[in-house]
Amino acid sequence: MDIIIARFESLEESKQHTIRQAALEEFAVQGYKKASTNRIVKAAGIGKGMLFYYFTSKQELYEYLVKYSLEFIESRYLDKVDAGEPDLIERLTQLARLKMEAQAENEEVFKFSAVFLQEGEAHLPEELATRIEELKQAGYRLMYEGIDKSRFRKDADPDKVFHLIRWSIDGYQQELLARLTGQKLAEIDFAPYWEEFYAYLAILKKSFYETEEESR
Amino acid sequence: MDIIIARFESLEESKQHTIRQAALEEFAVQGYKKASTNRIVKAAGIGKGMLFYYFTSKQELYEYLVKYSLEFIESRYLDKVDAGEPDLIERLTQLARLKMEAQAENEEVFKFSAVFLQEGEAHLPEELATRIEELKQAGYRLMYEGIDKSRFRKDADPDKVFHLIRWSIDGYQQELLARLTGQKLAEIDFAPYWEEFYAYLAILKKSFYETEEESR
DNA sequence: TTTAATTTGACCAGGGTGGTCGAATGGTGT
DNA sequence: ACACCATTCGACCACCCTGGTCAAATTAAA
Repeated sequence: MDIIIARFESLEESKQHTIRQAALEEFAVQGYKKASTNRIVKAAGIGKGMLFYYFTSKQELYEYLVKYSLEFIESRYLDKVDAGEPDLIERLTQLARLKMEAQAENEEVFKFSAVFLQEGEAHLPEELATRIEELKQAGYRLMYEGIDKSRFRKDADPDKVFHLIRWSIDGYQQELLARLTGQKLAEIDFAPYWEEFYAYLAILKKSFYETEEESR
Repeated sequence: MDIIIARFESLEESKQHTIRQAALEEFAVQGYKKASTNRIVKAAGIGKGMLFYYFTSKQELYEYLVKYSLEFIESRYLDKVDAGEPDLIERLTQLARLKMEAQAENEEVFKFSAVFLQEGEAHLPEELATRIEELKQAGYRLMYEGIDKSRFRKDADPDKVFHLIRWSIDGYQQELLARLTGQKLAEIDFAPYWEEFYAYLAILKKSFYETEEESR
């Protein structure tokens, strides 16, 4: 469609990648308004003019990145989730694992998405706004829909147990991410962390699920 | 000591308060570098000149706010905690309640403290830097020290149970705060939320503590 | 060689920055 | 009435950074 943006898309992939990552990071850290095109071109190692040769304006660059991120998150993360899994812990484990993998593949996309997902800093064209809304809802459904709460212990409100399990797993993820700041996700061997994670899950099952022996 | 800052401190409290809150909020949302003295004076309803009549520079203003926040958090929050309470849930409940109360008293201080606690945006004089470090450690101790982990169920690693309980309670707090965004904390009736909170705690106790009947 | 597609960075007007300062105001003591 | 000093203001300063432009240089294609 646009003649201008087509110029960018016909670049060799590695160059596209460099520019995209520089821009993603800048917008992720600074938000739309405070992001600086000067810093982007410097980080990307291109002249100022090129950015406006590839994109007509800062706004168009931003919209391109939103579109790119939406497609990335959908194809590399959400589409891979098995929404048929009825067991909460199984489901959350899957979500955690797939998210980790996608994040290791492109960390900046996720940092950037955190920005545009909850802050309407730049008013986007309607089409993008609705796609963002759809992504939010898809994420919500993957987390909340089709979970079999009858597996939880019967002497407690299943909705509350549901939340407690979710918060626990979120808590582990957050703390792990905090422990790992500064390192490149892609270069980390996650095996020992998964082991630790599964130990936590075992406790959660023992504590919050109906025990099998109980049927005795 | 400083003649200049004494001018500020001899202002009537309500005026100090207005200026302080305006500055706290600006630094909280923008960080040191991007915070604008122009916006501060506009929000505080004073002329530009006055800010530099009370404080010699932006830096000195920032340091004053750090000092003020440290004292606030210590006296209105940390000092009130009973560090002798050995029961984890009791202790965390206490921390949650006292923090809520202090936060309702001055929300901006806590938002601002989140900024200076983990980002050394402005290099502070050594004295302040160490006081910040002490505050961090005091908070850490209140959360981790002197907890009786023998109350947890015996068939699971007590350190892991400890973390799971902490993450659960943090999770509830975070979600509550998210649910309440936009409202003035001071104007909220927290009674129903505390009730809900205690329902969660009951489940945590049932699930993670050694049951009394077990001694039968 | 001619023509067209890339690439650059100096440059632009506009806006925001922390900080200054001369002037105006108000209060106090005499 | 006067002088004196603390307080208050906002126009103003020099500087920096902004998104975006463009003439000129370079490279590629014809």
